[in-house]
Amino acid sequence: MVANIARPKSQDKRHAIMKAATRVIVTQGLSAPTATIAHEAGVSNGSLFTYFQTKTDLFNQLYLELKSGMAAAALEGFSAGDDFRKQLFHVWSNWMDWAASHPEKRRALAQLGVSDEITPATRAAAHKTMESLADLMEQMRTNGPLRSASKDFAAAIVNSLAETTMDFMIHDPANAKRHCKAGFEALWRVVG
Amino acid sequence: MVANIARPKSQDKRHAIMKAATRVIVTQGLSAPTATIAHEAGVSNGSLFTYFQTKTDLFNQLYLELKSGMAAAALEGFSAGDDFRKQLFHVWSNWMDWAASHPEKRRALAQLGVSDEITPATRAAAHKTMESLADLMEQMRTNGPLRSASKDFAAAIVNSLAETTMDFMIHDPANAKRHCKAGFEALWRVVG
Amino acid sequence: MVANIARPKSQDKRHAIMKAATRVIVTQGLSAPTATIAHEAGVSNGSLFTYFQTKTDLFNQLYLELKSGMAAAALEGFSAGDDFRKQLFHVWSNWMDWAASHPEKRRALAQLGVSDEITPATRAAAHKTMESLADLMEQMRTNGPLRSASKDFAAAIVNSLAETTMDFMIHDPANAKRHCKAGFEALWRVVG
Amino acid sequence: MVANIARPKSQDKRHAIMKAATRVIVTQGLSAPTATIAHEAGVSNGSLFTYFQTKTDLFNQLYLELKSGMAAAALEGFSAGDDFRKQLFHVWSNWMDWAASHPEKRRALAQLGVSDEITPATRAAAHKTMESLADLMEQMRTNGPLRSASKDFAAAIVNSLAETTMDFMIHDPANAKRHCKAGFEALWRVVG
DNA sequence: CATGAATGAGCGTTCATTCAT
DNA sequence: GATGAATGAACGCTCATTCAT
Repeated sequence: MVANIARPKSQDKRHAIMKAATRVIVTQGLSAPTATIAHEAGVSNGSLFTYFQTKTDLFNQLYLELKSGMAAAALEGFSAGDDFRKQLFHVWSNWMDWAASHPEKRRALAQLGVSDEITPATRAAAHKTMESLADLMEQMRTNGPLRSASKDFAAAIVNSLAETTMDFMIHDPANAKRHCKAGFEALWRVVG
Repeated sequence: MVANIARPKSQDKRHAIMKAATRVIVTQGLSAPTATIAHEAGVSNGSLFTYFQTKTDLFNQLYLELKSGMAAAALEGFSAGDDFRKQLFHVWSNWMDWAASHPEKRRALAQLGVSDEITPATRAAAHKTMESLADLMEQMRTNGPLRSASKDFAAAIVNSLAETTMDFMIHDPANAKRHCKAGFEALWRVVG
Repeated sequence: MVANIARPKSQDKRHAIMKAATRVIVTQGLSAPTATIAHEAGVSNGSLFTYFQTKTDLFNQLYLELKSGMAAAALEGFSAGDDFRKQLFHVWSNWMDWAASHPEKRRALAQLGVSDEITPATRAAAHKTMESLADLMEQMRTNGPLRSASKDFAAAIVNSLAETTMDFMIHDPANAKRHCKAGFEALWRVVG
Repeated sequence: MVANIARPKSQDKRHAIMKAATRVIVTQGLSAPTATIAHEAGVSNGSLFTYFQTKTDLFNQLYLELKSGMAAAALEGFSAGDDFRKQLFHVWSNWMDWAASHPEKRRALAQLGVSDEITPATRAAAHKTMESLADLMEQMRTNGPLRSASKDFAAAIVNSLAETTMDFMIHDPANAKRHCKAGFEALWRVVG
């Protein structure tokens, strides 16, 4: 029994705030009032601040959560046995699927990513969650045309191809599949 | 009437404000006060609004100017006669040189590009200034691996490769040349 | 029922809160959050309000307690037999000693005294606890130079001399004794 | 001609804010909203901050102005020739008159004086404006019963007698004159 | 009765924009 | 046109108090 704990901080509420923030950032941008986020989360104005010390804090935690969620989605069902192209395509598909099925998360992530509110520490932590993904790329880079570039550079190129592909999948869902494939082709040409 | 006093003329002032805005956006972000921009431009805060109706207006004009400046720089000295790879490399080099020698403009452009203050109209106009550049890509796409993708998609891919390369050139100037080349190799693989 | 667990009893808690309030008022002023006071008292913020209905209530009770404590200290060991000067000096010494050995109480009292949160009723009650002290003064006033002033006025004068003396004793402890004597001399001149 | 100065910062407005602050502090205390002060001064919310950087700043400047105003009032018409008692009484009268005719200023001053928003620097500056007054006391102290006390201590005693006397004059205006005289008698006994 | 999360009114300050000079 | 004071809506955050546990 956990006595003497009055109304423990509810993970549900925390989550509701994060979800609301995601939604609100997409529609109103990063300058959206915290009050709007709180309201959207069905929570009082002040409560937001019992879950997140500051607005910046909320944004940093959200960024980290979205990014690691994305990384986890990309790597789901990954099996090391397959040949490289297959492995890479699996991950790429996962990644694109995540973007296509969570367009809000992706747009919020995009906005947060360019904000100067996100601290270097948060960025570093987020980077780490994508490590395994980066490792996969790394294996390929060393044998591919980018072999003379740095690891970070290769990863950034891959990332930018992914982002661009996602943009097109989201803005033009009818041709999502085609964009996904074209993006992969480009990826494969560059890194494979 | 006290005309003809030696003080900067309108166009100079307009330009001073734009230059100041570029600088200030880099250091303080898009939420920097207009008063700061005005001050940095050596102009009263009220005067800023005789040259730009609103802050958003200033940002849109600045975005357009920076973008078209970038496009012009990329196409400078372009000669249609050469073979494709040479043509492409010439443009690519110009482009990267511009980024390397105007890091502030580029960073401001990056910030403006993701802002939701920039209207679709402005984006379209900016897009148009890069038309010739896109046309060049277009010629190549139709014969290259992206032949089954849309023109816009190909252009976006090229753009994202360029942006990524610029980032690395700016953050790691010591290896700027190497990044430039590696970026071009990736580009050539994708579109060439 | 889980009675009789070894935890501090109510009066202890009440007292802890008052002590904490004294300390916190000195360091943070009257606008210090109740949460801070509660924390400092080792009590939950909610509990503070089971002992005191409102923050104002806490402050009023604290004021009263500090003031009456001060009065009691001043009158300790008072013997009616001695001659006036001796009696007065005894009380004065006690009073000054209390201030010197409880500087926090005194400073908190000073802050509370000027606050408009302290109600007239509280002030009146506090006044009453100093009645015996006032009576002592009264005896003297009627024979001294203030004989034509009102009782309250004389008491206020005495009080202000005491406060001033205390200030100097606290801020300049090295010369505490000298200040104490000088203060008494002034007092004696005025009322003796 | 003072061209190019658009709507210069008006001393009237600054003064109106200070006057309003004085009034509002008396009725609502130091925690009164700046908006109330601004409103009372017939000025917009934001304007208050073009005249005073922060609320604290306003309070510090007000404290200084009130204190120096009081000192100036006390010394008005002072002639060095008269004998000490006469000189002292003249100053004392002025002082008490000031308090009696500006009860709001005095009460505001009292509140500000105990606030921890007033910086040591401000206090020091305020102290300086009362220097001449202190000098006058000093002349007397050296020959009177406080001769063995420090200059500051003597000044503080005098001040506290004055404050107490003022309190009574303000709260009991019918007997103002009597209180004034009684206060002076006490002062003379202590320092004369 | 203890706890600490929930609430929401309230406040100091900022800043785009206007307008008197 | 140029200037910079004036305006007031808006926002992030605090905190006394309440109340579910």
